[in-house]
Amino acid sequence: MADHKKRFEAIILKLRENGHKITPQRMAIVKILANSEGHPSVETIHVLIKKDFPTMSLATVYRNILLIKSLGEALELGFPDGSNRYDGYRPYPHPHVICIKCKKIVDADLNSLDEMKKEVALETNFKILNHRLDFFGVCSNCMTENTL
Amino acid sequence: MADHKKRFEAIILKLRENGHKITPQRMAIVKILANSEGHPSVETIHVLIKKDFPTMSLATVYRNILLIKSLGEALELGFPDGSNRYDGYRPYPHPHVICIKCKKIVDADLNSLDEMKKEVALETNFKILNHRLDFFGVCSNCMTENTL
DNA sequence: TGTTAGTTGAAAAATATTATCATCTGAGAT
DNA sequence: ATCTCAGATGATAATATTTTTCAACTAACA
Repeated sequence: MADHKKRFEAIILKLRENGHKITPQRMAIVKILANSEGHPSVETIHVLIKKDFPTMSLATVYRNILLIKSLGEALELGFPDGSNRYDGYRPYPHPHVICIKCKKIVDADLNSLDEMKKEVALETNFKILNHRLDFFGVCSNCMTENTL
Repeated sequence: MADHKKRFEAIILKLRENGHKITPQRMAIVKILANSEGHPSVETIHVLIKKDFPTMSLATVYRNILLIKSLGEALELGFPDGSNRYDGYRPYPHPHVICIKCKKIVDADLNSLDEMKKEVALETNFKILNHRLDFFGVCSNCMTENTL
């Protein structure tokens, strides 16, 4: 879990380098993003931080996520139902596996993606810059719980 | 383009089978979805249909898309910026290639996806049911236009 | 034609995100 | 350590998007 601490430091540094102040609220948000346990939503982040900062405004959460996103230090995962989830631990595109029951989001690794990108570029004549890959399913926990 | 007509018939049939009435407004919406030229948004569909039905309500577009989606006859593509685009021509998950300049969305085929799905299932212990794969880039048109 | 359950249009309500603005504060200069 | 001020915050208003409500309408079947 030292990795999460490193990510925290890296994001803070990036903020400093770009002339942004390091406020306690901002640090709290960065901390959660750097950890990205289960890939939190804005609401989740807001609720978590309210424990320590009862006056934390939702607007501040939105503002900081927007900022950190614009610095390329967080990945936004938007879903058709309008929900957005964030990953500040691995801010570059990578596959996600999403449990449709408990909404947990897990990272996955796939080495065949680069080849796929080339294949698509060839097929469509696009210059491919970015991608997003999600798998939806049921995690082992929810499967054994066997709730109907 | 006969394929698009077939899709239109198939969606209409599915609606009938499930006890839904076939209204002119509904037909107009299904027609656009079945064609899915560039993968239209709700707004696009609404504007297009207003030419023939000046009183067409946005709510009706939303309602029908929701219905057709729930019957599994349209694929919804949500994006982080909140925009949603629809594909009624190929309602099953398949890769899309999206131009970040002109917002055009093109279909792609990849045979390696099934293998990938197995790989992910093994790695994460999920039961994979569904997926979504988007590539973002610049299409050949926008590339030659060379707008800065 | 008549009946009725499902559909529509218009507007209100609910959601989610962004903008506004007065107040406050982190961080560099003194 | 204190001063100064650009940038940040919190509360609220404004926007934007989607859903709900409800009276009026109509497709489908008898």
